[in-house]
Amino acid sequence: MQLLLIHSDYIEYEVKKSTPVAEKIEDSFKQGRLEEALTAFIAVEKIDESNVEGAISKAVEEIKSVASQVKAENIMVYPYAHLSSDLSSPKAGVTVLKGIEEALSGEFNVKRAPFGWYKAFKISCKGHPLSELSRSIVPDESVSGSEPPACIAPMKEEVVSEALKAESTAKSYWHVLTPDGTLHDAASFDFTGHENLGKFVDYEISKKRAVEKAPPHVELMRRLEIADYEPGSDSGNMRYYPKGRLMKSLLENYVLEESSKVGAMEVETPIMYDMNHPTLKKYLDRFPARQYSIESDKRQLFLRFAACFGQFLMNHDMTISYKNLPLKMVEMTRYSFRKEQRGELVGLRRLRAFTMPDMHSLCADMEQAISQFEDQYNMCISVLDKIGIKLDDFEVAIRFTRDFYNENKDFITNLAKTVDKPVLIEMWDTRFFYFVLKFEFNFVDALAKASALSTVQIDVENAERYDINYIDSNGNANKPVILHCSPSGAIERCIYGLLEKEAMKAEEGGVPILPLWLSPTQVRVIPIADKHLEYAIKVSEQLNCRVDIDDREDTVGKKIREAGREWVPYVVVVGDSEVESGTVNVTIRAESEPKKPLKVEMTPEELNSKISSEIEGMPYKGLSLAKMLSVRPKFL
RNA sequence: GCCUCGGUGGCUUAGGGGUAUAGCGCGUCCUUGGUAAGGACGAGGUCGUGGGUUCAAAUCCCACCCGAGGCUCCA
Repeated sequence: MQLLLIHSDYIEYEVKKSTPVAEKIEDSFKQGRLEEALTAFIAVEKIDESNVEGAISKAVEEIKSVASQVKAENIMVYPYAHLSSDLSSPKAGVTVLKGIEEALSGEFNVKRAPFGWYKAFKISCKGHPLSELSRSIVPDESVSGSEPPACIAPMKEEVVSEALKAESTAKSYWHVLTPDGTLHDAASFDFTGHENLGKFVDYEISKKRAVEKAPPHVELMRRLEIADYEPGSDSGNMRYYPKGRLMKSLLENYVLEESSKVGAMEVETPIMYDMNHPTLKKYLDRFPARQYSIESDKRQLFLRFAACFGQFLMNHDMTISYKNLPLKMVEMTRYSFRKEQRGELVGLRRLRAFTMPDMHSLCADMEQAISQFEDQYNMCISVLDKIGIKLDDFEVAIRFTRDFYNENKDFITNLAKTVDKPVLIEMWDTRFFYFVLKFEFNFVDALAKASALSTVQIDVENAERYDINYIDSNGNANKPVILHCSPSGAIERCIYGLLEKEAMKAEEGGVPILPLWLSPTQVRVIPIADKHLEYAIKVSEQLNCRVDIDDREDTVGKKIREAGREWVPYVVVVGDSEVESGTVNVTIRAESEPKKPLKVEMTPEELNSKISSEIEGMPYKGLSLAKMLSVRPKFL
């Protein structure tokens, strides 16, 4: 059945002429009008005849749901054959329409327009977004209505271009793959011992949401002076305070360094592109309209939502030999823009402007691509680990086409073996997107919402679209297979993950802390009295890290408390006895428990080497704020 | 776009027809300190904007703007 629902100021009709299939009607039925009505234009189709009752109840359910959303009390049931080219018999049509009318009339004021007549009608559509909706309804196969298997759910991604719409009957097959290589049905898998994966699968398949409050990182990002909403911009465009900028900068540098280690060349490409560029236009057609667009002079431009455009356009112009493969380029896109739905924007979890490391690898063939995929899979695990998001903190999703799986079963199984835990599998019968295989690492937050961090995809489409070629050993031009990789996922989302993780830890009675290399202040020195300030400065100069000094006019107790609220990993208190002995008294946050700080007496040299060994190999930057707390402004 | 909630000194907020709380922060002073908030005093607000009702509106009503959450939609 096809439904077209229009929320209207009024609808009125008048019969003109009967058709051969016209129902017999009374004169009073020959015209009708309803104010403030939801009009349901309905075409009953052949398929509805297999289960008339089911078709009616589904349609009624749809109409009721829309009516309650738009708060309509009047409903016009209007037969409209032109919505379908596969109509049911007139008899079934009338039965269904009458059935719908009857089922609705309990709760609503319902009118039905006569079936089988040519009618003149006038309608005034309200024009708000919910005022025009179309629905296709297919009744369950039998009257008993066996439920479809729970593991078959509609596709998650939105597919909007005309070409793809035709394939929208496609299904996702959900499974859980265990490290032993067994593919379980996701619906019946026992998640005992893998509760986090259970939450993730639940989130992915059923889209269940039980969220009624802001996630905990929102308060933390503000209290720690990392980031904040910026009312002067569009939603999802944040401001970052010095501490947040420092953290982002370190994360960005780290991911770039790791990319460089695997041979990626860092490049920079524009953030806006011509919407009518022939190649880009085709690409845009395959994506939902989630980009910002801007008009400049007479041109329509859009803001990039990834670095693909710039890098592919660059690849197109390059001369590439098979000897250069795999050829890797990386860009830290500050920013990538996506005009996400308003309700999806919360804190740092999902933004409209975000920093995305985007690496692309051109590979000679599928074999090389698969080998690279595996390397990058491992790289992503290691990158997240160093950032502070461990294997236990995320869940793996692997998505592919059935063909790809059948040809590469061992390879896929190995991916599950590598992480040594069950992973979520989404499989499609045919390929809809540009990739045949992808994985993501998904962080599940304190409110059981999942969001993707690292990802790698094998792209078999864009080399063709962008006309990217390499010359093989025979001198012939070939299309490479392209890998898309974001080793960490969005930088802001990594911060979100860390904050959510620590919030969960605090909830369970732990002491929240950031990884030392990311802590805006690594050591805070607190002099007991003014006369100890000189010694405090001397100590700070012996430490080769981000060390600040709380020289404000406050009590020691209060300064300690504030250092704790800022999650400072090492708090050093110096007074007479330390000056005397030349030592420092260090509170080590990472080894403390609530109300039970771990305090250790050591020399500045010992503290320095302890810290150096902990942050070895990670990027370093100096303080992003004044060393002396007395001259620091407050941001909040 | 729709629904819900909200907008009161820099921040968080109480109140609610008679121009207004409190805490933090900020400033000055006292205190020169030993591990989760020392004390006193002070400055700072036309209560989001515009209209309406009223002798009187921050408070009630209407419209609008902005924010948060939810819903929904999108070639």
